[in-house]
Amino acid sequence: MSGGTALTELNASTNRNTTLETVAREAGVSIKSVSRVLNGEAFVSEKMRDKVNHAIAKLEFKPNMAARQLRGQRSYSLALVYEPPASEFLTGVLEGVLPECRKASYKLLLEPLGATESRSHILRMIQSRAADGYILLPPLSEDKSLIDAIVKANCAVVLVASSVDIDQLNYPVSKVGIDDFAAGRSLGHYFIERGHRRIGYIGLRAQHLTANRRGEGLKSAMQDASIPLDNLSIFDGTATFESGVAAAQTLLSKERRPTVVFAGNDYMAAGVISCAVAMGLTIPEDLSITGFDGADLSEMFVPPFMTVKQPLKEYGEWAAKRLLSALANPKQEGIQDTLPFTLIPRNSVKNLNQK
Amino acid sequence: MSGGTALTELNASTNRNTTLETVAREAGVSIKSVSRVLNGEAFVSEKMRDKVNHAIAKLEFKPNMAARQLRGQRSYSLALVYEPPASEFLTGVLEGVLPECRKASYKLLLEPLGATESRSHILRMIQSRAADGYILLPPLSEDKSLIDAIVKANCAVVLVASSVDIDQLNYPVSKVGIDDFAAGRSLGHYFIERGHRRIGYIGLRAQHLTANRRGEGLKSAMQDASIPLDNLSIFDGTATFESGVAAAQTLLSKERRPTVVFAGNDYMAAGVISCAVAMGLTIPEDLSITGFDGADLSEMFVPPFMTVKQPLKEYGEWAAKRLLSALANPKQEGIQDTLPFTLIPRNSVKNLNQK
DNA sequence: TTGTACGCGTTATCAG
DNA sequence: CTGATAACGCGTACAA
Repeated sequence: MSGGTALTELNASTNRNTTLETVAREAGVSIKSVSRVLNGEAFVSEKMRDKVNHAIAKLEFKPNMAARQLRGQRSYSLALVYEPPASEFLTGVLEGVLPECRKASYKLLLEPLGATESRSHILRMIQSRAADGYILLPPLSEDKSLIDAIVKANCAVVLVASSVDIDQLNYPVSKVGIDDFAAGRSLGHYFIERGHRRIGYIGLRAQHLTANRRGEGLKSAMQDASIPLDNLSIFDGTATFESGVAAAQTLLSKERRPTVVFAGNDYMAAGVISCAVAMGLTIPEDLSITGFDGADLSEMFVPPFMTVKQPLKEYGEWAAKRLLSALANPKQEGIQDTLPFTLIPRNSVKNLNQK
Repeated sequence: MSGGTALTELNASTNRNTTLETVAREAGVSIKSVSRVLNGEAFVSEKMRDKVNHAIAKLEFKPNMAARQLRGQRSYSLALVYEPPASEFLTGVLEGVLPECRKASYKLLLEPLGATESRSHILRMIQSRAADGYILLPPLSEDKSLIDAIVKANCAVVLVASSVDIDQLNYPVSKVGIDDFAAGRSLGHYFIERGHRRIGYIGLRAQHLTANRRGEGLKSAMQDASIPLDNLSIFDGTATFESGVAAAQTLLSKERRPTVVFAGNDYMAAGVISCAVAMGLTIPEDLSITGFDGADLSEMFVPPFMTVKQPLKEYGEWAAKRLLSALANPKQEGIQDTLPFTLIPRNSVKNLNQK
């Protein structure tokens, strides 16, 4: 007898195949009513809602996603497309995306897409509707052909840190980022206020247009201070430590080398520091340096270096929320949002005014 | 007429709802036969196989995963469980897991599980069969209660870098890692050969038992060289940069401070260096330092520091392959594999014998 | 406001 | 060796 009870409890707790029908029986209503309550549909009486919710809670019922997918022709998953190798940028965004997906019972698909890799795989995945919505990280968020393919497949997209003008696209594409021009300008003013006049700028690769905007902002700050643009040396990197080293090698061996270098991301800034130290320079006595993104690296480094923090987690959160809401109620217009960046001053930038 | 052709081609290329039935019709066979060929079942004639494969290729047919899941009661996905924040350890493993999943048409679910976070979510997910197999990263790979829950739900598990003795578990659990004892020993010998006699060791938290094995290996090397164990200072960190700083603060202010510090991972090593430099010490003149894991960080740092590379990508590959094969043919025994580690000597460890 | 019957694309059972 | 048919669990159309 007590054995029977135990067994019942066991069955209840191991919610093996608890289905709509189980719940319906428990609540003494029809399957469809349970479905209605579950999906928050209108035209359901309070009483019904209560009964059903009670049964759901009691049985610890969780809807079967596979059945939903099959029936609804949706995958209930988002895809995060990034260019490997995985960096702190990716993991930062993930911190925002994952909780939102979890809340909405959506899955997240990670889709690394190498710069030189064939795109046939991702195109097939898009066409096969493996995901309902896509988040594109830079530099992929600049890739019009990719965006095109996704939109053509009738899926939602959010561009992260992209310079693509979504108003010109007649598609419902959304995007989130910071004001790169302003960030570059702030940094420029920061340098200039501290007496710097010769500035080096190492951008990301050419496709990475948001980084170019930062360069424009920097120029604008220099113009404000009537500093001739000859004093600006521009290089292109590829977002890696190695490219930071390479750029620094040329940049720092110039006759009149810059007093401060603004690197397009924190990995490149680390590369510049490595190179500078190898050349016998001291940071910040002989050279000031700033990175970008706000990676933990910048804080752990010796010396810790100045950087501009992009709200990565917030990007992820915004993107996931946006996608989810667009999926929940389609035919929304594309929107864009500009989130605040944060200058993180550190001693890697010397104040030349103070002796 | 040409319009008709174009339309047909269009329909064929946009493999909208190409289903088993479409393929069956194209090949002039039954649905079930197509299914048989697809799943590589036995008792299918050559001719049939050819016909079907031809049709599949022509229509670019891809099976509908949702339907498979529903029918087969499997999720066709693996879960990667890790303790946030995401580190280079995670992304390294991902590089191995993702390609394997892609090859097998499996999805990967990322499951961050904070140390203090409630486990109800992950337990529910396990019970609801959201994944067919689980990969546990350290320190979660030591968590017997978690392993237990997964096994009880009849799912496959692979433990990465775990000290759990899978033979004592009477479960089909597999694991992969390096020989931590040997790694600690190699490092010990490396230090001793270069004249170091006072050694500091910063382990990971107590639960992280593989790290403890490294400490044992270190001791063993010291005993080989008849160095009294008093010369060893042991601290526990928590795998973070901050804990590296904290440990270093005590360790380096000792009267007879160590000549070399072995930190349990690269982030902690960075913390030790920061602290040492802040105290006015020079690396490696005043203090030698080694990390563990082989994170890119160790190479980018100034100065780059010695580390021991764990084959992270290979861990991921091994784990995914193992899981996939265990799922393909169940009731396999748990196995374990020890992969080679690599000492990466760098100038952060000084040779005290020279000069 | 609630319930019934059907179909989403597969795989499994069983008969041919 | 091959084919018809049922079921997996849910949402949609429609009737009540």
